Amino acid sequence: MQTAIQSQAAASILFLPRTSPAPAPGCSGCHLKELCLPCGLAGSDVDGLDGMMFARRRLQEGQALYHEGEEFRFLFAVRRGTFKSTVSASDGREQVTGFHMAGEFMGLDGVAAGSHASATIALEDAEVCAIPYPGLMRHSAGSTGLQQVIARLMSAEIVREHGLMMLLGSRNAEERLAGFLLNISQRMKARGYSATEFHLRMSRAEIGSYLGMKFETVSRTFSAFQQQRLLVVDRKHVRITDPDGLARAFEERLQ
Amino acid sequence: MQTAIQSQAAASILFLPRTSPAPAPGCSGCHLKELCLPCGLAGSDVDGLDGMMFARRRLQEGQALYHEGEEFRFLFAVRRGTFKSTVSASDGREQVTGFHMAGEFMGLDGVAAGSHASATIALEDAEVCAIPYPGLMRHSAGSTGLQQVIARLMSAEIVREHGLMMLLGSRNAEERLAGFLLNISQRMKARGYSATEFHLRMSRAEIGSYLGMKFETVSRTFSAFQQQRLLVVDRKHVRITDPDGLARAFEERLQ
DNA sequence: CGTCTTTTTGAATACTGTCAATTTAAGTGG
DNA sequence: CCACTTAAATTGACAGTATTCAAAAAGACG
Repeated sequence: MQTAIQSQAAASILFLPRTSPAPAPGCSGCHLKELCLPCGLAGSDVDGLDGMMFARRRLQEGQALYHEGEEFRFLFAVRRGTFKSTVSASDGREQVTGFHMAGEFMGLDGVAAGSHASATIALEDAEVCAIPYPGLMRHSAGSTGLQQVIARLMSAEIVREHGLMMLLGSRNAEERLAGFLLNISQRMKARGYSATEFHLRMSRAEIGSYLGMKFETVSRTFSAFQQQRLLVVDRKHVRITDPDGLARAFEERLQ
Repeated sequence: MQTAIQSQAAASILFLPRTSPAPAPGCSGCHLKELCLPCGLAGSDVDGLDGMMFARRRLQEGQALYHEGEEFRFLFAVRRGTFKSTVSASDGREQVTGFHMAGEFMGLDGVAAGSHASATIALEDAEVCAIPYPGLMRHSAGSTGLQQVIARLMSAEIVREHGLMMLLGSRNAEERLAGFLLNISQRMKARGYSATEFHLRMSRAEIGSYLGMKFETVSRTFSAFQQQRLLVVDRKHVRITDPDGLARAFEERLQ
């Protein structure tokens, strides 16, 4: 992974020379439209989105889409690749708050204060749609459909974080990792990939940061699952051999 | 506390006989307008809100404002009292995801799926404004100002949850409780109360659930803070005697 | 092929959880 | 008003899980 540790005031990728000079076709032709912003939108609203012609940006592994504290101008949708978002405390401790896959949105936390509350980094070579927020607001003023979709996106992010809080606050190491793997599995499936066999794009340390445990504990828990014949793991490659067992590991304490 | 354990399908308080037959004056005359929805809104937009005449509802201690899974129709703003929100796993484990004070919003997680992803319960006798969501959406269609305020409210909730995830994922018991107390202190201050002396409305168990620790650990940590001369605690009454020390306890690991 | 990073595994420690007993406060009803 | 009951909070002793520190193994990469 290349060093993405630059000054927080460093220019965002958006203001670097374009790496993708190709014209950005609209949403209506996008292969992700079932997962992304247009999902649930009437045809006429999608046509409106097409008029915005979102710019696309390519990122290399380790490159930041935006930094914490950077001015908020765009929402981003993942077209290709995987991202992580992190927040950091004033003492330097950093925590991963989410992983993002194709069709998912990034940057929603910037709306509140007009600057990003988190940083977002590509975990592999990736491509995003950059959606200018003021323009999106202008469009949504004339479209209750679009307005609803945006509200639902933000609300869904709140619900997602509820789930993570539950994971962090009341589950042990095995339950956390099981929950994480089931979540990844389900998202892979929704994108047309295998639900039982996939490559993790994040390191043990990143999984640990996300789940509130040390990377050694993540590694040990993977080994434990393998011994329980729930999965076969080889570094970043995971094959779930007993999905039901993994689901049971997620809700372990039946009492 | 009276029993609020009713069927999840039980009617919401909103559909019970009104306990507050008084007409609901608009936002422009509300003493909470500096903290609540109208905050940052132009005068003309506030006039528009006034036209909606939000219904007010009173709740007793332990009473639910809405249950998990209940149909989402209203956003709620706290007028008086304190609330907790909880989510529950399928195995019955429950976790507090937030406490809500005057001027704060509740129910934003219902927008995503059209049903509430959490339950919200009054921790003391309380009063709320009930804001019909479809009506609010209609209004915001004609007001970019209102639209922005709603988007910012949701985004702020996302940012708030980031902070809690950091607390749950990478801090020990003392740091968690210190962070919680500093947060309460700051919110009390913003509402014109003392920042150093206040009554907690929630039990040790509810604090523990929120912070991902057992109530015994919460109690022990309160005692430890008292021994460190950071505060004086008598059941629910807290007086912070060393705010700087408490802030240092929050960011303990300097490294 | 050698270096560097990531991952795995082991052993000891520390922190929080669990179980239990006690104290304190708050109601309840005589 | 006081004994009684119930709930919440505190405190102690012990157990268990995850962390810390350390070493080795396995890939990745030039």
